[in-house]
Amino acid sequence: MVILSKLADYGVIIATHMAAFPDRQITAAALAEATQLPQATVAKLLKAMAHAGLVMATRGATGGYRLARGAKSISVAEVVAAIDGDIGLTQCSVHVDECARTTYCPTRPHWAAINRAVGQALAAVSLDAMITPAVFAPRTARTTSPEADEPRYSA
Amino acid sequence: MVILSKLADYGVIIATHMAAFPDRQITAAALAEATQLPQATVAKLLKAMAHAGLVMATRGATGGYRLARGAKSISVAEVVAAIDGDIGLTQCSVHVDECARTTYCPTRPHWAAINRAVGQALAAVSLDAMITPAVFAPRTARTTSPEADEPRYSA
DNA sequence: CTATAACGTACCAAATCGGTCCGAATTTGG
DNA sequence: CCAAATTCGGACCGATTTGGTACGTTATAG
Repeated sequence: MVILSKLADYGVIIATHMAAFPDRQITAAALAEATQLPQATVAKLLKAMAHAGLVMATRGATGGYRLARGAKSISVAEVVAAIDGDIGLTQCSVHVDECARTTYCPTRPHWAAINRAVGQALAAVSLDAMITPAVFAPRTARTTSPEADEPRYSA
Repeated sequence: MVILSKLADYGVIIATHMAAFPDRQITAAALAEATQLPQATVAKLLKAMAHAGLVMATRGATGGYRLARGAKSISVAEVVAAIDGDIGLTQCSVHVDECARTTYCPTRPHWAAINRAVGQALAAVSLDAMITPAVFAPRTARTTSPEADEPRYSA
């Protein structure tokens, strides 16, 4: 399964590109050209990010977009949330009726804990960090499960 | 955005229910009844889990399903992976062509790091842990961001 | 006043997801 | 040995969501 939607992925790419060239205003069209993404989609994403206060927009001729804050103070989580909405693991509130009756569903707090961990994983990385070359987090890779590096999709 | 698909959520519910009554064989129909989920869907999920080796199936009359291993040695990540496929954040290999040319896309290792963190968050919780009442992980909640506890969906 | 560029909304197409069904294989019980 | 029960493994379809587009409006620069 893929966690981030394609749009969110695009959003991070766009934001990262802007972070790479700070204090330079760039139009949606130019950004689409630079990232090789469909122009209309880029405009849509920029709009969403502007709505979330991540980027500043200047209208009219010679207008364009710019990061609203420094690249260090914008996290990947914010970009994703601006596009896909807030991050949540499950919508387990759907079937609580009977499930709650039989076992009282004690899983809820655990879901919340996992949720928090995921959110922090995304919040821990800033746009600035995304454009720094390598870093290579040491010995976090688990040799027992080969799927960690290369994402695979539901067969 | 919701990370886990509804199916994966169901799968965890089913697996958790089986973990609550270990070494008792149960048919797909009975499981559907107990969890109040559509019967055909439960059968499908059980099938997927059996394929992944998480549950053992016994055919024929008086057949049914049973956890293949102890509830402590099965993680939520495994259940999710059995249903939704392996967990990956992005499919960023789609647009690498031009993106790689302009900035060499140094974001990849960072994605991998985030990916690993998410995977571990899911792998850290076993089915056994899911059925233990509360635990309440202490002071992990961030008071600054109110979205952490209650999952919200894309508006 | 005109050209440019963001804004907002509405809209369409397509892919994926959630869910159903049916036939085949297998085991228990009579 | 036969019949009922139950999983297995496909194919299959409908509907929600997602990805992407288009158009008209607003605002700024020259």
